[in-house]
Amino acid sequence: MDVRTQILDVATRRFAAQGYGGTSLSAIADEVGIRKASLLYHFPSKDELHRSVLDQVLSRWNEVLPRLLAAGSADRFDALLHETVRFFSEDPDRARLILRETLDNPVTMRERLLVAVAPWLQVIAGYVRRGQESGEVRADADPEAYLLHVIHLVVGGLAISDTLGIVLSPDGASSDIQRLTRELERIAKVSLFTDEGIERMNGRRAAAHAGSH
Amino acid sequence: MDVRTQILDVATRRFAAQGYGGTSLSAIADEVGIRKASLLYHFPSKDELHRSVLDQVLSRWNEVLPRLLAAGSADRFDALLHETVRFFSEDPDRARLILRETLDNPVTMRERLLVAVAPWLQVIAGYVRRGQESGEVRADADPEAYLLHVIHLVVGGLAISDTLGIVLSPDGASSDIQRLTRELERIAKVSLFTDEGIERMNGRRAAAHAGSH
DNA sequence: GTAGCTCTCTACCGATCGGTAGGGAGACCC
DNA sequence: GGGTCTCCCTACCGATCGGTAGAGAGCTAC
Repeated sequence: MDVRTQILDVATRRFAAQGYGGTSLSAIADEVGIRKASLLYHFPSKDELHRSVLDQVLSRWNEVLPRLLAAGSADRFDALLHETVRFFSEDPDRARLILRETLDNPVTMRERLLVAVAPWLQVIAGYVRRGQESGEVRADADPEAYLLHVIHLVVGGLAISDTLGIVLSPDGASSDIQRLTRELERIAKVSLFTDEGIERMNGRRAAAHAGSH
Repeated sequence: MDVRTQILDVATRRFAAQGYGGTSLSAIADEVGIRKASLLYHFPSKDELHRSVLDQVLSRWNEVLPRLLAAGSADRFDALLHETVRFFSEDPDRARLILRETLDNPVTMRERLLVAVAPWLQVIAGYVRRGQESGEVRADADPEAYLLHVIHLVVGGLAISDTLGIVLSPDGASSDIQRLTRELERIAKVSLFTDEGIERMNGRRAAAHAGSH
């Protein structure tokens, strides 16, 4: 594997586990098997390395979006939530990085996140508007605030998944992940829906369940 | 104010904002207005100081419980959730400290949290059992896992409250806090309840709302 | 007075931090 | 062959880290 890629991999794990201040360049270099000076040849500074790690996670996350938009699935909100859970459960270090950065630099990270999810905002806004027209979604729902809420719900849950006793698997096939996904879907909708919307949702789920037999 | 208390106050803010590795003893001492050596007279090491900060938060949190159990309110689960939100919204640094510690030392922190909330576990277990008998709560609900989930839901939400755009107020009177409390109450129950239980909950809420007019 | 306790100070310690200078080995181009 | 580019190395830099030694100021007790 490329040395640069190896550095990024190790740095991702270290920054996620010990944070920026708790991770030293020598420790990363040691694990990769090179000297610290060699590491600084590939990344000119610790800040730059950290930024690259974060950029990689955010850009990979952003790659998920076009795939969803292109698919044009009937219920794109469900697909979006499902894919987001899958993305972060695939490697919970991604969630830990984002959560740590949110704690370390709240203002900057809020802006970065809003930029990163800007394309999704339109999808959500349309979803919310249609839901409000049909009475399923609350009148006071704010798409932007709601999107941030849901993202941090997923990120927060997966960042501390081991503490919560959630068993992960790389292909997302673990029963805990499937259960968590369903749970988060319900939670995400409950914070958005009216009481009537929730009952309609439950009705649809019951019908779908009956129909699948 | 007592110097030792001042140190604890400043350290709480710094550890919450910049984490353990990102906070230096000199920085804390400077803000308090003493030399680093004087700080180390009151707390023999950085580790000890950090432990004291965390201990203070957890013990203050634990003080909330007896008050609730003594009150013996009809729906103690609601009271518990409400008080937990109030406690962490009073000073979100408490939530940040716990969240950071959970990220830095997941195994240790899981155990500490379980010990800290052990008295609550009985209350929840009883609540869950009764709910299961009446069909409101899912059959597969695990009180311990559920309790950790709810706590981290509250802690996570309040730790990044500024990023989420939640306006806090020390007395918990801000409309955002009231809204968040209601939201978390619904979310907490949705992850525990059956579909039927949710509809009954909504029915009760509607009735209470109508009755209040 | 003076002994002793509490608290803060200056000065210093070794270790480690992020980062730099400069050289050497190998591959490639001409 | 020689020149150049890539990559890693050793050796070193000043700054800062957590922590220690020891003196001195202020207070209390006798």
